[in-house]
Amino acid sequence: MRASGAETAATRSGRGRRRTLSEDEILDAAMALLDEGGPKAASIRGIAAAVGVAPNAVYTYFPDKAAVVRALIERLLGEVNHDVFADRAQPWRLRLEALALQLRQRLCEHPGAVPLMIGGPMNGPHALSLNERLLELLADAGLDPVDAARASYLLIVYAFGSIALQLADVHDSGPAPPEAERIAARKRAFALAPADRYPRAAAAATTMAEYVSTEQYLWGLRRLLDGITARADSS
Amino acid sequence: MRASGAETAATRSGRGRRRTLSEDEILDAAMALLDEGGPKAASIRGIAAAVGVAPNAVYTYFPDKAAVVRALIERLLGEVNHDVFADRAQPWRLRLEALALQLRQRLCEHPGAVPLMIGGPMNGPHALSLNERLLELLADAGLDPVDAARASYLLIVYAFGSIALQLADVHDSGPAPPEAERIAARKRAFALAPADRYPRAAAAATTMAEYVSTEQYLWGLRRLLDGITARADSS
DNA sequence: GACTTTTTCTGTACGTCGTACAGTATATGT
DNA sequence: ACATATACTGTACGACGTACAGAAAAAGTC
Repeated sequence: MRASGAETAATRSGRGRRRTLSEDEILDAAMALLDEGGPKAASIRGIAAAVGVAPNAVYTYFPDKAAVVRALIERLLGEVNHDVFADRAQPWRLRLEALALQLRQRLCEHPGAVPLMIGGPMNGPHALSLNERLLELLADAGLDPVDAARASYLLIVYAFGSIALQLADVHDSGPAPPEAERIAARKRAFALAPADRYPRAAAAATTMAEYVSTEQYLWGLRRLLDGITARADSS
Repeated sequence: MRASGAETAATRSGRGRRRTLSEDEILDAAMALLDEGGPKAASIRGIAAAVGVAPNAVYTYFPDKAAVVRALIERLLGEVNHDVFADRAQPWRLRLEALALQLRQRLCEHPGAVPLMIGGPMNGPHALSLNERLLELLADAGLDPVDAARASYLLIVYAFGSIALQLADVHDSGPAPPEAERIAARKRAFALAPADRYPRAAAAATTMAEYVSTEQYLWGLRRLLDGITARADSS
């Protein structure tokens, strides 16, 4: 079902006991736990219990927990569809937006993955490939990719994850904080303004996707691109 | 030395044994551990050892670890100087930049605090006060603060922390990863491009402040504000 | 078939974490 | 002197990541 096989391809010499699992089964379980219980729930012991093996059996598939996390993020990044923004015939602004939306999509689907991404560098092939694409894209746009443009773009794409995370309230929670309290926390989290002053902010933020909506996200990105374009035109 | 007294003002009825510490001493130790060893080093047991008490003695001052973390972040945010950007006589762009630079400054000084901020909602008085200021500021700028402008601004301020964190490599490291490896990790982290293609990116990134420099940071912010301004003028 | 070899699993254990509980030390009130 | 209230220490529990030793299951060799 999945293409990637984590980071080690495995020798598979044919001799020895058969594995009862696959890397992807472990990652599936890890992602499920991550989605419903946050990073704290995605423990080695929890994953092992979910797939029905002893905790240390996981170490047959991954050398340590960090490797599981890396593979998880890699697989997530591997799911982004390159077709849209890789087409160099398209205008660069559209392609940048497409890439940003793809990334946003992944973060929305798995907000619990955000702290994992932030918690360590992403060196996997998919991460690097996406970065290559971004550099190409910025070069096509006539911008110096190593300078500020790339940083700003990443800034805005990335930060959405941070904010989204706060709103989703998945950081460290136990099994399932009562929904009412989660909503209250969400309201406090970034809504910050007294409800009577800015009622729309405090009111209906039920999902992170709603709070920083696709429209808001794209709006900010477009204003940034506006500024970049204007600067590029005038110079 | 410090103004704030964490979150509980303490009853101090006069009766009973005298405390050997203050909340601020604990937070000082926590911050020191955080700065040099990352979030992993800022453990309750580590903090207690640093201030010379038994681990559970900390619970006299803070109800649990989350409270320590919250207080730590609050104190950090309390250090931002409001004078610059609170002056409503100044043009709003300058004020926005001043605020952004203040926040960037805190994140630069304590990169280890970034995952803590991301790991949970920030509800403290200082956090809320800063948000109030931002809302005022955006209102002064004639923007609807609950809409996209605020989100975008926060996005860019916030995300710097995420990127910076990766470059600083403070996430989870043990006592002190050898400097050579830290630099190598930093190069891989976000530099991402083959060194021969974009040599400047892969080369001299020694500190996070250098990698996303103040200039780059401000550049991105200004392009965003350019875009916002242009949109506001034309509508 | 029996036997060796290779790989994957389980059992157990160590050190770490946050923190609950029970006691002890030290201060103020009476 | 004594009760009382507060701050500490000792100890312990459960959960974590994971190292080590063995048992279980497959394949290759005779």
